[in-house]
Amino acid sequence: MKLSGGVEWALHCCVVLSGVTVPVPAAKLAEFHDVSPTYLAKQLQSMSRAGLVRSVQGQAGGYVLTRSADSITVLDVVDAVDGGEPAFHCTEIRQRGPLATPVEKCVKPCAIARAMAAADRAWREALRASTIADLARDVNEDAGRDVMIGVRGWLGVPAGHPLPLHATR
Amino acid sequence: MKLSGGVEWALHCCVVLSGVTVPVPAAKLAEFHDVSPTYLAKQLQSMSRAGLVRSVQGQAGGYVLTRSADSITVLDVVDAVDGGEPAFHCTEIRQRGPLATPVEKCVKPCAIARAMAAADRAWREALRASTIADLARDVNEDAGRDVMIGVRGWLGVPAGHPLPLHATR
DNA sequence: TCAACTCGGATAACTCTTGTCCGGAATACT
DNA sequence: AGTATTCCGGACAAGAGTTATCCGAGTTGA
Repeated sequence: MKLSGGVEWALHCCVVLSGVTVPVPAAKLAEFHDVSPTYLAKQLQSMSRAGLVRSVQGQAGGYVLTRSADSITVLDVVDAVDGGEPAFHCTEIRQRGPLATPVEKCVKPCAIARAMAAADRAWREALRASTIADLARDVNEDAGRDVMIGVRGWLGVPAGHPLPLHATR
Repeated sequence: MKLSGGVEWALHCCVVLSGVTVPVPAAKLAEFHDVSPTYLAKQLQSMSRAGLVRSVQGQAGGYVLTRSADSITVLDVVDAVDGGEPAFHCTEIRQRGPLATPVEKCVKPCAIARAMAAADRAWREALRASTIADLARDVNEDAGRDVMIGVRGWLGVPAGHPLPLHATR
């Protein structure tokens, strides 16, 4: 039972992106978090494919969230980076061996698969309950201040800038 | 996010073992489920180490459940075979990079780790809710009959035999 | 038009899981 | 007592999946 390590990086990136509205290059995100730039690019591409972030090419390009931070759940990010497949895959052992159950009898998943699926649902439901906006709020509460101010400053985005919001497409 | 494949085998074995009270050899369990005997032995050893099953050596030896089937949860088996480590491991990204949070400020887990831990708790709680006895009951309901009768027959355990229950230690 | 910068997919190195094998110790039956 | 059966632990090879890297395609801004 192990989750892809890139999930942690991707979530941190989402929190950062939730605090800005201009594209942020992958290289900057990597430097900010002190992680491998090329590998982080892979995670961002996965998120782009999943439609969570939009990639803006060219000079001054980078990644932007496609929706508001409170409409992106942690589950969305986990599914995008780690793949949405359930942790348990039933190999239909009941259909094998000397006392195999005939295929026509196997109309619904076996009891073991049902138990594992229920746990998987509980896990996903818990992840769906948290949004990127929730994480950003918690980070601020933990620090006791608005950390995004410092983030914007380091990224070179003028803090008081009202941000254009021009359609990127 | 992937669970060890041996978990499925181990759970099926537990259901079978819940229907008998005499030791069942690993080779028989492997043949019954049509899986690799040597690899299944590894899973059974893990369960033995975790104290879920007791191993009886020598001729007429094998594996027996150490407790009643309704006091062994699915979580117990998953932890024994897959290892009890949580799926998400926080690498403390907040302590890295140019805007790193100082160590003395990191008194509690970061917001991302908390969200993942909550999901992990939900998952484990769901697995804890199902016992081996529940699984065996569901298997019978699915089949519409007591499958353990056939299992005991194939294993060579006389169905009506009242079983000795002599102390194995 | 040109140059600089960005993402995107294909490609290699690596770790971990999966799966196998063998010698040693313990137990029951002959 | 001897033999056959069984579990246990470790070492070992193969395979999949993850981690990490590079270079080309496309876009922007001047």
